[in-house]
Amino acid sequence: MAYWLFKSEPDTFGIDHLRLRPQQTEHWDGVRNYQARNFLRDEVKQGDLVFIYHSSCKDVGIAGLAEVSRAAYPDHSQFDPESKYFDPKASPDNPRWFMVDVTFREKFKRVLPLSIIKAMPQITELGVVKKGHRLSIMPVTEAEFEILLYKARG
DNA sequence: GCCAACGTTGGC
DNA sequence: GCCAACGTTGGC
Repeated sequence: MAYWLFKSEPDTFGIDHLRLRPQQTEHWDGVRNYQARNFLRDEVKQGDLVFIYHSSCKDVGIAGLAEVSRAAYPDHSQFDPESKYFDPKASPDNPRWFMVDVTFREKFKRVLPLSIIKAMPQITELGVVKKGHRLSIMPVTEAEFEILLYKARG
């Protein structure tokens, strides 16, 4: 099993949106970065655990936990000319972008703030503590995952 | 809103 | 394949 951090903007889609979805499940579409796409397509597996990270908002940090309930399949928004994620170079028999399904597991009582994460001496590999890291899908080591989960649960 | 740190595009 | 220009991300 592997561990991940997915970024989202909670004004658009955050941990509460996921919690309130039917089956508490949603497809994680709109990833349009090749490195993040490769993680989604090749490495994110059913059963993996995912931190939901809130960015570009008042309380930046890790807001909750989800589980991958379906591994990668083509992101249908790339075929939809009405979608802002439309990609004219993609076609159903040659999809370029992928998504997974995630299911709500837990909302932390408080967001674990980025400032706290950065101040944790054990957290050195996580992308969000590194300078200029902009990936929206990033791996988390097992050791760092456990420490962050413990801290996030208070 | 600013701006650093990226990623992408396209002319050559 | 190089690289300048441009666009985007995301913390602050």
